[in-house]
Amino acid sequence: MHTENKDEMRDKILEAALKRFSQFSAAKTTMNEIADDLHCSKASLYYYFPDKNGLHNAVLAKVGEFYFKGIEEAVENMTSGAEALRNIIKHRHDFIKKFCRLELFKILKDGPPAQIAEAMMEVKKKETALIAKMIEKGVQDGDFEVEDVVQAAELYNQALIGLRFSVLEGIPHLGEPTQEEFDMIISKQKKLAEIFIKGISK
Amino acid sequence: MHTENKDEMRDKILEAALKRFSQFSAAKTTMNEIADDLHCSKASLYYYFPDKNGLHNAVLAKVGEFYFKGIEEAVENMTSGAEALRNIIKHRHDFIKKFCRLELFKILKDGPPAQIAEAMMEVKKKETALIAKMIEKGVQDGDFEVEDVVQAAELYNQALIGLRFSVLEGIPHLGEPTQEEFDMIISKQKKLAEIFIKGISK
DNA sequence: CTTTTGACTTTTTAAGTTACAAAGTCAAAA
DNA sequence: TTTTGACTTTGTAACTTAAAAAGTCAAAAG
Repeated sequence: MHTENKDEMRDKILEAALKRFSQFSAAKTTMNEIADDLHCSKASLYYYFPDKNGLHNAVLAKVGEFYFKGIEEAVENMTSGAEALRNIIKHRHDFIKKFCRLELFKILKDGPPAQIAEAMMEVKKKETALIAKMIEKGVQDGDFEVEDVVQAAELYNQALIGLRFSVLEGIPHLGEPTQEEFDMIISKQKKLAEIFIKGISK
Repeated sequence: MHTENKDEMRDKILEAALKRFSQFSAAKTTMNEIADDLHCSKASLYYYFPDKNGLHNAVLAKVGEFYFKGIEEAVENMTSGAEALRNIIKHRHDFIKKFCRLELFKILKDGPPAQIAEAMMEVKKKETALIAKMIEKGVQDGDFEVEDVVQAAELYNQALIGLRFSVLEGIPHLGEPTQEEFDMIISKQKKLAEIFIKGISK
């Protein structure tokens, strides 16, 4: 393997790791496999990343960035608060479908490795802040009436996310939800979003 | 151990099992312990129940009955749909706090043992039906405006339950939530309930 | 005839072991 | 500065096994 500079090699590794991780999960991917994909030695990977966890974190960070770019765009091109709130559902769903094997939520369930737990807190805050901007827009347009905008944003987010768990409750979910289950969740989320939007409307 | 009749003995066993199960969980309770509590032999337990699972199910059924009795009462004494919907939160919380060690939700996560899965479906339907009655009341009083009452009831239920998961997400929950976490959940559920109620109001 | 039981067998589970695979290191080479 | 093959260390999945708990039953008790 030969690249022009250090950063490029780092990106190549990140790319290869993302491919493996999102197809088979990080747990089922060995450092040797990633090295083989890149036609380089395993030791090289350790020259760019401190350990497997560090690589995993870097992949997660990259993907997270991609996620937020999408929402940020949506916030900028917002025509109305309600519309923006609706759009989140599809955007998030597309994201989850693409990267669900990255063990984003599995990591949380087991025991958040402190390092990631902190990052997750940041992510949540950031996401809530973006949703708050959408609600704020609605308030300024005179559409919405909300006491605490940030609180409402957090609640909107958690209510939608929560449906993912409660809708699947009782169904033995071996790994990822099926397409059918995904559709069920989205449908419910859309309905809840409409009621929520009406609930905070003037 | 001596009792007047068969049913009484069955009840004694159920009572003893509930005590153990709700203090230590069913998994950490042995049939011998229950027998010792009752000063009878383990074999006696098997005279009244086919196996440990059967006993566990019977305990769950008894507790479930208790749960529904409370909601049914609430439905009967309903002054308004909105009020009834609000009351569910407290009622359910009291119930969970009391019986959270009965592995009600743990059972679902692992793999529903078919037998219980079916019963759970029934329970959900029954609960949804009761909530639907509350919403129906609101519709008939001219307070609510809802397309599909049953669907709205299901959504209300799942949205509230879902908050229990999403609010705790990222927090390493070793066993049961703490009091603080419980309070957080209830607070969020109440806020969501208000928005939901406003969202289906005329 | 119904209910209870002690003594028994079978099944589950937790602890300990081991062997292999994967993680991680490093001195030397490119 | 970057890469690598050969190496050591660590983690994990597959067996083994001994204790504990589940579950059975023929006989006893009322």
